[in-house]
Amino acid sequence: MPTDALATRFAALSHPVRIELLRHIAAHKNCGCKDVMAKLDTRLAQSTVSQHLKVLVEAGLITCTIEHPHSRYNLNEAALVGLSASVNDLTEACCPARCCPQNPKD
Amino acid sequence: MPTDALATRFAALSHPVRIELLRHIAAHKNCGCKDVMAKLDTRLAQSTVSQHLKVLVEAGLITCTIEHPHSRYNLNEAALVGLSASVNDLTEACCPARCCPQNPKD
DNA sequence: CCTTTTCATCGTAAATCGACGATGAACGAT
DNA sequence: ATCGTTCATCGTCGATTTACGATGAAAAGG
Repeated sequence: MPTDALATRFAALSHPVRIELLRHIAAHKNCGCKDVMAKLDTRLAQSTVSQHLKVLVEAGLITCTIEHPHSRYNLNEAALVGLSASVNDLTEACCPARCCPQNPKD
Repeated sequence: MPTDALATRFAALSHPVRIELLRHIAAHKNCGCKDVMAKLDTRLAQSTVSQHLKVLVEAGLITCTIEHPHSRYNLNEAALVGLSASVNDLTEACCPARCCPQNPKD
């Protein structure tokens, strides 16, 4: 995954409200904007929630299918699994010890 | 992990430069600000790199130990493993199907 | 003491984000 | 045709982020 796309996904997760939205969507399939708005502990305007959902959709973390008069949001599980793996990869990336400046050259 | 702390960690990862920094720190233990600055593809001022490193430290993703005249940065592997797990948890959180509005009530 | 190296902090300017209310689109129901 | 519901989009404003150069601290070496 290219670095910029990765950054976009993390940016989508970088707001507490969006994390809550994601959790709710994970737990409740096919929920709509109004459903999810009602469950938030911090009360926000509908337009604000819609914006947050849009950020999550554009980052590819959730999907939206319109089903009038509702928008049905669902988790993109593959994206989240991939993201989790990308984070995990960072912990296994160390090169052989001698290439690290244990004894700096300066 | 509380939602706000989680958001802070994701925010630290939400910038491409910081992802690159993290990757380099993961691959090269004990590197300093100047080391890591030289490896970036986008050339940035030293003060800017120092700021980015500070964000990563404050999010708990890396550690900094001063060893004059260097600052030695290292990965906080536990934090990254935990973060990876937090992302993964989202994909396993679905409630029983009947609680989801497959057939919306209104 | 003076210099050098490495790095952090400060102030600032441009850009982006987060929240809101207002508005309007889409479509089912009356 | 007119509502009523759900939702997205727009414009705006304050707050935050990102980048920079300038400055200064800390210690080692001359």
